[in-house]
Amino acid sequence: MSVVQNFKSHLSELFAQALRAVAPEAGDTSITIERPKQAAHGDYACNLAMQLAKPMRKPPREIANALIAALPKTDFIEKVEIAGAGFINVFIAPAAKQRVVQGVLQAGAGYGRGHAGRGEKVQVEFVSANPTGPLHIGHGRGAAVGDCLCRLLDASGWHVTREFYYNDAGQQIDNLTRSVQLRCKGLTPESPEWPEDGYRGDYIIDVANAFMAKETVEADDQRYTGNGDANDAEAIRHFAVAYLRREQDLDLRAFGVGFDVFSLESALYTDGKVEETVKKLIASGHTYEQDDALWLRTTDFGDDKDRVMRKREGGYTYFVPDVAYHWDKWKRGFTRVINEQGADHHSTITRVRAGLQALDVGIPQGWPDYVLHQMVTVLKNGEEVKISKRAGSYVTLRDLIDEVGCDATRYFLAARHPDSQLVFDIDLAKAQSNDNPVYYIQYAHARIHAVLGQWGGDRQHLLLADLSPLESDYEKVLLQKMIDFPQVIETAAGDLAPHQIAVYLKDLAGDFHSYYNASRFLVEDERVKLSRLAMIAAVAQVIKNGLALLGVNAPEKM
RNA sequence: GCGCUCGUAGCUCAGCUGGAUAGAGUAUCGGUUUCCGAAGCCGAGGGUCGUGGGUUCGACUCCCGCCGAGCGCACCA
Repeated sequence: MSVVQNFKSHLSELFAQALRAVAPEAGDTSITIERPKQAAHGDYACNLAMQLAKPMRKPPREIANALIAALPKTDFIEKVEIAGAGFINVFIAPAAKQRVVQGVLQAGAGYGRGHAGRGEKVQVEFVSANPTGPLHIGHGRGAAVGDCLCRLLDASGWHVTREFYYNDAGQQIDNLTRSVQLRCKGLTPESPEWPEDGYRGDYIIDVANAFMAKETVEADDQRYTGNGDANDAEAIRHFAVAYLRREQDLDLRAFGVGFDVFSLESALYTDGKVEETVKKLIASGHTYEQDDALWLRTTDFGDDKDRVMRKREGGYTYFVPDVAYHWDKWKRGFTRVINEQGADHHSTITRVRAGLQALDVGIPQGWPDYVLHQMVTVLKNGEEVKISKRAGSYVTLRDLIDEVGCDATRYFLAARHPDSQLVFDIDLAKAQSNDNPVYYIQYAHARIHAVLGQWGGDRQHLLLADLSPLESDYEKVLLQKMIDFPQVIETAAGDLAPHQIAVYLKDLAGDFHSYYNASRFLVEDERVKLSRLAMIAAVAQVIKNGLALLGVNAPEKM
């Protein structure tokens, strides 16, 4: 029996050969191999005959017969059938499917990994919250989706750099500084002197107290000591930024999320990158002066109106450092960049891309990629919790992790298509009931380890198990499900859609639970016993690998 | 008004990039344990895939119109 791990791509190749033999003139027809929904339709299906019916002006079933006759012989195919309007249904030989068990057990944590990325660099920028307050549930979705994307891309053979960008110098930081300073002087938001756009959350008091106590704060990317001088706005600004960055780092760490690089907006100015960008844009001829302001003709690149670069009063608009930042990413050698951000920022996409095109430095159109997640609605006690950052009334990521747990929070936030709005029902998620799909998956994993523990044998023996007894319908389903896993990773990474992993895991866990209830494992017949134990050990491994892609634990007991 | 995203079972959501009879969970109802973990399993009911056209062998999927929801439309970030 030949060793074929990827039936889908292998079949695609075989049908391509058949196509060249039957219809050489249609050699460029794309070949799609799909998994039929019904078992009666085989393990894989090909619709090539129907695609060729029109150009060849022949009935699809006739073409299908010719294709099958021309299909190279191979021992992993058990039989091939024509069905329906002209589908070619392929049935894989049981022995070929059974091999996946050994494949999984041998590869272990590496099972499912692919090489689509060919080791190339990709940068994923996500969260990128400004240090003006704790992370809220919206950032949490960004963190979960972004982190899972990184794990998926890594599993697909990309060399991933995780980056966090923040603004440490703009208007919002000025507001923050003023708010902390007023708190240092003992004023409260109730006082008439409190600015309209000041920050009112209680955490501002903590920052002020720490500053007055001359504490030293250490974030992942910086460290600063307060000097206790309530009149030193510059010191307060540095301290507040470092303090809130540290708080965010603690939350992110509790969420299992880390970064390789932190980038500051202020550095783009001090390094001269903003100036360089402006000069380049002027030199490329896409700017003009009007009403004492400098404009970029973004309408040349698909924007619906031109954008101001330098304001009448002198400063640059925010999108200039944005362009400078992304140009810098390009210069750092990231031919692929993915920005994960909230959909409320979608209007910046056109502008940033237009600015990059206007630079005229060879950046391709449509660079960089974006993954936008829609808003999260929070439900508590059956009512929607309104988010108001300045008033300080909102659900923090820390609250969620404490109440719901890291695993369930990650799963809930990553298990939905990013394009869909997400309703996060806190009472439901923290109920720890069977409503919670993450427990359903983890339970399958724990159950398997309970059985393996009772067996108590050496797991290495399972590698050598004779797998031929695995031919029940339950077992066929599980074998095929595990065979699908590498393909699921590749598709999810290609679509930048981590939720596909969550969906797959739920299905896999369900298939296992059905199998478990219909079967016994610790049976008398040694050959049958070892084959079944090898099978479920492999299932446990795939569940573990899949959960790892979501950053969720796979406990052996719960 | 313009742009982006969404609309699938009572509720929360999938739907493999155009395939065969649209699927899970939950909720409701009915079964299931002297036996490896019942946080489980088996079954039933529940649908005009928002709506009207179009494209073709074939549409939840692609195109156009309309209805509805969210988010954006600054010389704010």
